[in-house]
Amino acid sequence: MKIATFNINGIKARAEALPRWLDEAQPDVVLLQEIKSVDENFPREIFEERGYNVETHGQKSFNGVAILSKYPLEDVSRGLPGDEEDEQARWIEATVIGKRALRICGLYLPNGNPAPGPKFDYKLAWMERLYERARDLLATEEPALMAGDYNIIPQAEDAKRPEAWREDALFRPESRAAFRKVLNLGFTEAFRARTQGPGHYSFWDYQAGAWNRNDGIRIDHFLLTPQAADLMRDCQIDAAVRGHEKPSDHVPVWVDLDI
DNA sequence: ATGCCTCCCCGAGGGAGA
Repeated sequence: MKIATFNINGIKARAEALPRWLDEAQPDVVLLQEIKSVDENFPREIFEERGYNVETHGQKSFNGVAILSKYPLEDVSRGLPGDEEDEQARWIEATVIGKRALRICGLYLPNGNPAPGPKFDYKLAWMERLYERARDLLATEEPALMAGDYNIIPQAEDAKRPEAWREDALFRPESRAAFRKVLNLGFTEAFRARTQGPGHYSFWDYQAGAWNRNDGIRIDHFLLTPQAADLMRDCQIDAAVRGHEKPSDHVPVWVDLDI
């Protein structure tokens, strides 16, 4: 089962590029972030005519996450637990019914800039809630994963110019520590389990020719429970997608699980 | 790089992103 995560930076803006990528990459399941659309306006037909089940958790203008799946989806849940007041659409989870059941969580973690400040506080508070959900997920001892735009550069090697990100909410010590704290519960960071070394990125800014200079950062991640990690056959970043027509600033990252 | 694009809102130009 090929499962991808992709921050598309607006479903309306990606209404042509996204189906083109689906047709060529043929993922079974896709976790989308930044759909920037309310549920009623999400163009589900584009995906349903390709055989995908569609579940969305949208909001007007900002954020918004969705799941596309060629397999049945059960027990869909919207919103990260832990704060009833949180209005931002950044979390959706469901069970995919393949050979075995797989719990998948799609997330769009807050950016957090400028730091320090209220947006950075919101990011760290959100990550505490993520920690709680992650712990419960591990306790099931079932194959499960949390994937999406984490807005975290885990290590210096995950940025072309780490010094430029030193004070940024994506790379500040507090952000990276909060990410490590989740990882250290016992998750496998899928990409780093298979590929070492610098030069692997999932985001390139639209500005200043960042893509042409390969001035990127790796901020889109898959975290696998041990039961899911045991099933991993592959994990790749579809970097070439950044060079396609009218691209998102992020590219897809995917895992292949034997499930 | 406290922003050189691109997205959203809409129907001007500001907020947000990373």
